Formats: sequence, structure tokens, C-alpha cells
Amino acid sequence: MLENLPKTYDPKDFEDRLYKFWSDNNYFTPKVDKNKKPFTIMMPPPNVTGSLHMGHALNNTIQDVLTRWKRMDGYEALWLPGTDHASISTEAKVVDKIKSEGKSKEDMGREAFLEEAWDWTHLYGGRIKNQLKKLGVSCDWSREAFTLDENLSKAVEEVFIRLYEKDLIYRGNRIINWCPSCTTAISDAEVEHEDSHGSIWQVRYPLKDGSGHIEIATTRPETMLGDLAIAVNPEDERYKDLIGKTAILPLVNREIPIIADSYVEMEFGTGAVKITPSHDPNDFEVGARHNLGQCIIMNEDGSINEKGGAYKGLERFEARKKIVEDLKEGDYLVAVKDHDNAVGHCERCKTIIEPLISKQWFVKMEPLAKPALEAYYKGEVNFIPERFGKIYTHWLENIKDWCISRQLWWGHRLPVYYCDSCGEVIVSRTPVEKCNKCESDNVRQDTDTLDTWFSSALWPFSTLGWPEKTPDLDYFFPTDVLVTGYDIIFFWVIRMVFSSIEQMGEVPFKDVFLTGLVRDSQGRKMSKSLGNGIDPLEIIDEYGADALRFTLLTGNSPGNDMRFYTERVEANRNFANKLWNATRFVLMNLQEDIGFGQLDLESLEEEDKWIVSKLNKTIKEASDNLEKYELGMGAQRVYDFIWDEYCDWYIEMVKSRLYGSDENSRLTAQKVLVYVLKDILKLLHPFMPFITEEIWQHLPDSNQALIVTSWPKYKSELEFEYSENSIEYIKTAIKHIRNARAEMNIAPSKKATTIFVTKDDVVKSYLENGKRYFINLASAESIQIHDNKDGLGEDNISVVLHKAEAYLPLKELIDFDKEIERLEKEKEKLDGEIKRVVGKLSNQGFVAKAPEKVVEEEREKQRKYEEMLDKVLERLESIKNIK
RNA sequence: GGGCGGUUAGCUCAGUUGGGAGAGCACCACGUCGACAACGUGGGGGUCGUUGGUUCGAGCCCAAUAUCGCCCACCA
Repeated sequence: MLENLPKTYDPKDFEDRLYKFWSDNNYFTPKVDKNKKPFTIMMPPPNVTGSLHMGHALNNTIQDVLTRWKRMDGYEALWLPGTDHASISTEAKVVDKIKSEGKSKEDMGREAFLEEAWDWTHLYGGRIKNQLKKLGVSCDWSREAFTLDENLSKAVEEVFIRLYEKDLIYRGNRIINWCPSCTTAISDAEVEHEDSHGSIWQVRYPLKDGSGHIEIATTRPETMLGDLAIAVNPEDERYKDLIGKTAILPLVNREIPIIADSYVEMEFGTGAVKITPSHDPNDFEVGARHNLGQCIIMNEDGSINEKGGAYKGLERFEARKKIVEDLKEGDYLVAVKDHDNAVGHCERCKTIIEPLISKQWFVKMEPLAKPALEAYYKGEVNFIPERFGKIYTHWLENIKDWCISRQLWWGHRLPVYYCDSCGEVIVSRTPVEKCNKCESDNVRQDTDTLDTWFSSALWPFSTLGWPEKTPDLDYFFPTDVLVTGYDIIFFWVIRMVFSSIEQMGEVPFKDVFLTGLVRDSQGRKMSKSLGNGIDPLEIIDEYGADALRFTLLTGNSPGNDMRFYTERVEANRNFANKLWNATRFVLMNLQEDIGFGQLDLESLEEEDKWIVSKLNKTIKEASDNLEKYELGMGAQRVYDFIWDEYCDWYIEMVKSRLYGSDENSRLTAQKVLVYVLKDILKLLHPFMPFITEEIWQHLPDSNQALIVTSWPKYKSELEFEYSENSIEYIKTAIKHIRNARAEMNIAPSKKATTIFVTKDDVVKSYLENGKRYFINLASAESIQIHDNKDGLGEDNISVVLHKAEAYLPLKELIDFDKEIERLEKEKEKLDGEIKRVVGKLSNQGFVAKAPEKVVEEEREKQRKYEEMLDKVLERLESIKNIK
């Protein structure tokens, strides 16, 4: 009946097979069942361009732990997977690809380019899904979504139109971040600021009336081509007389006014600022206040346009160089100084961003941010760890309108149409062929697409069928927890929250669990360019998915970065191996057909009750840990129970019964071994799904798959205090005896009669019941229990215990000097403990103010240690006398 | 400029209501005894960055400070 496990643990033997088994049986697919509670997680959709990296492995492992646990705990657990079209990233890759084939976007045209992009998506989009499966993710592939799916696109369009109709989306001429390489506008969040060492140039602009000049300072000299004014602070005495005068823009010879604006800081630079309204956000504001108009001097690719006169056609940094040279030549350049400032780069391609004025579409953020902040302050959204709430509130409190239009082709096209006859702007759910104002058919759709985050902002409900009122949406929304990296709080988390509040009327998730970064062993960020990335698939291939998962879950805490060491994976693989072998031991000692259903509490022996009681506590504590998202602590607790309690102690203690002649005792031991093992597998399953399922299916009476069994429950009737005390006493005694023997260099093969001397009835009962443990685990030949040590002689090793003393008569082996040395060491230890306890207890404040329980514990310790010290001293005395 | 985090054993890190400092790896010694050498047993190793405060009691709370790191920010 019992099929034995292979001798060695090899995850390759079963991981893929089990994934298929779960999948084929639809265990990942929850039903809409009103009698059960739903539990929902939306997987942060990886980009179709990507392949699995450690970051994915980490957050998907966490999601899988939560999902598997909740599924076992009786919930209809939905973990919905999917992928993101990742507009700008994917487009860049496709552009590169066609470029290598000698083609360009423009040559191909929109239709053909999109076909290429879809081909790319189909080719690479599936790759990461298969990689995720290797990790063991129990997500519901039948509900898989893609941001460009028809229904998700419909959701995007619907949201755009609703926001437009509420005046929350508008089109306007504003300063945006322009990437000359991607040739598109990007949002503020997509700009990375990087400190750089640069220069600041001081330039003098002559005054028109010939009365002198005014000096300005700039870090971007090329933008002077677009200068429309010079601004000074109205309070600045130095420039008071110049306000209202006209200056001549060098090299261009444009006449520009000198204006006063309090935005200018007198202390900075020269106190006079050139104003370039079309190429700087602050200047834009100043320009608007003073009606300066606009002067755009750059093309899409960042080169200087016809407004730049002689500099036309130069790339922007070439132009800078040339302009500085010319300024110098014309004696306009006063000084060049070193200057540090933060330069904005495109998050995708790292090109330096050019702020410039452009007509784009924006989401008006303030009305959306407000409820999102309120939701947080009302506790509707919680961050784990809490500190990340500050990032959330800080961003929302300082929010600016969100530029959502992109000059890209891969993505959701704006549902906006322009009439070229009358200029009407039409936003429509259906294609527009005729202007609804002038009835002209001279109508065209906007060629822009939406920021990729616009669609991912809707992920928690668009994936469930919104705007349709689907049963899924009704049942599974709002979701329970979002698991993601702290680096996309404002890209994604915030946008989901306000989108959800706006469209659904409630927050999309209750908890946000934030993961840190997985770094290499030297603490560096893993990156392609550094070549220090560790491929999760290679790790899985070598050590198995379970070991990788366990490594990612333990040894770090939420929101903190972690370093990845293959040594840790190896250690966790060893743990899996330990469990594997423990199971083999259990299986090879089972008799057939004894029935492993219920535990018969009446027949349990001391160590049985002890392990059951310990298991019971572990169930409670591990469940509490999971409840509080303390996944690493929960995993560690289960690990410790398995290795320290079950393997190192329980199995060892029970061996004599398995090999013994007492049939009832033997069968009880077998039953308890299986009983505890089954709960162990359940507790470990969310963390290590493969090995636990594989073992489970080899156990007797386990017809149902482990993945859908029930999570163990704490039961107060399974607490056995006496047994716990008894076994813990025995464990301590065994450790002491082992220690003494090791220190005396007495090999375990040299067995000795062990004589316990005690007057304490409770200890006597512990020892009486525990005789066989000493024989098996402490190299005892036989056990005697005496009331006093009369007639024992002195040729013994003495092991001092609490309320007892153990004697090992090993006459010919005893080296009295060593024995004295060992006892002296013991004495020192006890002296130290007593000193600490007495110190504490002689502090009146402590005795008076500490809780009675704590004080009594300390008193008890004092009695215990003094009692033990007495015996050590007595022993030392008598042994010295012999010498 | 603003905000946040780390600083605990040789290394990497846990330590969540303040009550005798833990794990893994590494190291030393012994061991192949009928699950496991991917192992067992025993051991060494820390004034928890520094200073001050609160408290009977601080790795944990408060205030400074040092140092490393991260995030945000339109000073030309």
C-alpha cells in the first residue's frame, strides 16, 4: 500500500508534474460562491517585454503564499494574473527590432507597426508566464488578462470619457517633460533626477539705450534663443532702475523687456534671470503673468528649429557648445562656474529630458487626490510596513496634473476626434466620421495613445469585467491585498486608489504589502548592464523552486532590501531534504492498514502529547504570523518546529517504541508521527508547495490534494502542560549529560549506567517515565533513580540538574582534573546567573514596581540556580578531597 | 533643501505589545548509531554605532550625534 519515496530528494522529479496536476484539476480557479468568503489578489502585471527576475520571484512568491494559505483556510481565493502592454518600453523594443531590419516606424506606417508589436507580444508575452509557473504560482490562468484586451480597452475608453465629461480630463498647452529620443511627452513620475556636476554660465545682455548691460546666469545657455524677458526681484535695489527698460538678446538681437517678478531670488546667481517661457516650467509661469507669449526653439528630436537662426539644425548640446563659444567671442560671457544640479532623465531611455511647452492631454489631479488622501487617513488603505504611507500622502499632497497623452503608437488610442473644418473636439465611445457641429466629414482621430499607467490604474476592476456588472466584479472586488515593490507607489498604487474611488466608489484593496529590492551578494542592484543578475530559473533548476521561495521569504522583513546568497538557497534545499528524509523514515516504519484518521488521546504517551501540544502552539503562532503578514517569521517558525522539535527530538524519542515489542505503543507512535507530519505539510505548503504536495500524496489516507485541504486549527484540548514540562525537563537533562560527556571526551559508544538522585516527586515522575530516552539519547546503559547518593562512591561524573543530580560511574575513564575543570566552568556560569538575579531582586524598585509574575519568576530562578550551585560546590569539595 | 531607512556574532540578517541576546552560513572538536554527511552531537564567538534621557528594567521608547544607503524637490 505505501509507496516509498525515492531515496534522494530531487525536485526535478515532481515539480513540473505537480504544477500540471494542480492546473489540470482547476485548483487555481475559484468559483463565485456566496456561501464562502472571497479572497482576492491582483497580480502586478509584468511587462510583455520582460523575463522573470528576482523581483518578480519575490513578490509572486509572497502572493502565492497568501493565496495558498487563504485557499486552505476556506476562502474562494482568486489570484488573477496578467500582463501589461507597457506602451513606451515595448514600443522602444519594437522600434529597435525594425531598425535592425533597416526599417523605421514612419516608413512602415501605424498599421504595419502595430502588427509588428502584436507579433512581439505573442512571441515574448508568453515567456514570463511559463517562467512564473516554474515558481509554483497558484494563480487563475483562466481569468488571465492583458491590458490591451478588448474588454480592458473598453474600460480605458470608458474612464477617459467619464473623466472628460466631468472636466477631469482636459487638453492644454503646458510645459511637459519631452524625451527627444522617445519623441514623446512623459509624466513627471517618469522623470528620474540625477545629480550631476555641470556649469553655470554668467552672460551679460546689453541694454538697448546703451547705458550698460545686465548680467544673468544660466545652466542651459542654448535656451537663450527662446528668451522673451529678463526678470529681477522687485525688491532688488541693484536692479530697481532697470525695470521697464529693454535689453538686447545677444547673438539673436531680439529686444526683450526687463520685468519684475517676486519669483526671482536675489541671492542666487546674479539676481537676474532670463525668461524662456516655452522651455522652463517656472519661466512659463512668469511668462503667463507678464503676457510674454511663446517662442519654441526646438524640434521633436531636440535639435534647434528655424527660430534659432544661425543655430538651426544643431543638436541641443552642440548648439550649447557653439552658443557658448559665440558668446565668448562677442564678449558677452562673463564667467563659467562649476555648478551641481539635478538633471532630469527619461526613465526608459535615460536621455536628458527637455522641458517644453506642448499641447497635451492631462488629468486634473486635485479633485481625485483628495478622496484618495481621505481614504488613507480613514484607514481604508494600510501600508505594510506603515512608513510607506508617508510616501503616499506626500505625493498626493504635492500632486500636479498628470500628462497622459503619448506620441506613441503602441497603446490605447485616445477616443478623441478633431474636426479640421470647424476645430471641434469630439470625445466619443464610437468612431466619429462626421463632425457633430458643422457636419463636415473632415474629421480625424487623435493619433496619440495613453500613458501605460492609465490602463494599469484600472487593473483591480477592469480585469473583473468592468464596466460590465459581472458576477466576478460583484464577488471579488474590492481586492484584499496588493503586493508590489515600493518603487511603484506613485506610478501605480496611488493611481489605482484614486481611479478605483472615482469609478467604483471604494478603494481597490485594503492592504498594500511592499517588498524591497533583491540585491546581489555585494548589495548592488541587480541589473542587465552590470551583469550581476541572478536568474531565478537557474536557481530553480539547481535547487528547486521550494528552496528559492523559502530563501526569498525568510531572513528579511517587508519593505527592506535583501541580499541574495546562493548559500542560503542551499541551506533551504537542505531543509527540504531534511523533511524528505524524515518522511522516508516515517513511511518505512508504518505498518499497513492501521488507519490514520483520528488520534486516540487516551493512548498517547508523554512525548506524543508533548509534540502534539507543541504542534498546536505552532499552528496558532504561524497562523497569527500570516494574519499579520509576517511571512518570514511564520516560515521560520514552521522550519524550527520541523527541524528542532519533530526531527531532532520527537523522531529520536519515538524510535525505541517503533522497534520495540509493545504493539499498542508502537502503533500509537506511528499514528502520531503521521498525524503531526500531515499538519506539518499543511503548515509548510504555502511556503514550499511542491515538496509538501509530493510527500502528502505518498502518505496513507490522503486522497485529497494537499493544496485544497484545510488549514490546521488551534485546539485548546490539545494543550498538555504536564507533558510539555516533563519532556522539556528530560531534554534539558539529556543535553547536560551529552555536554558533560563531550567535555570529558567520552565517546557515545562508551555507555554507562546513569543514576539519578532526587528527592523531588515531580522530577522523579519525569525521570521514571523517561528512562528509555536516556538510554537512546544520552548513551545510558541503564537507569536507576535513588533518593540519595549513599553508597555511590566518588568515581563518577556528576551532572547537576534542577532538583536532581545524575551520576555516571565511569571509574576507569575519569580524569579528575578534567572533572574539576568542568565543574569550575559550571560554577562560573551559575555564579554569573545568580549575580544577575540577585542584583535584580535586591533592587527595591524592581520588587516594588515590576509585575508580580515577573518578580516571582526571578525568585524562582534564584532558588533554582542556588540549589544547583550548592550541588556543584559540594561535588567539587568531595572530588578535591579524593585527590 | 525635505523625507525615510540601515547600523545586533567573522558574513548575511531576524528580533511587533520594554522583562534572562537569536538563525543560517562560516569556524573548532567528536561521530558513520537501522531517515538524512544535503547529516548528528557538543562548543567558541556580540558592552545590539556613539552620547544623553524616560523607566524598577531599554536592542526595542524619546532626544541628540556619527556613518552608510534610498526617495522626493522647478532655485535660474
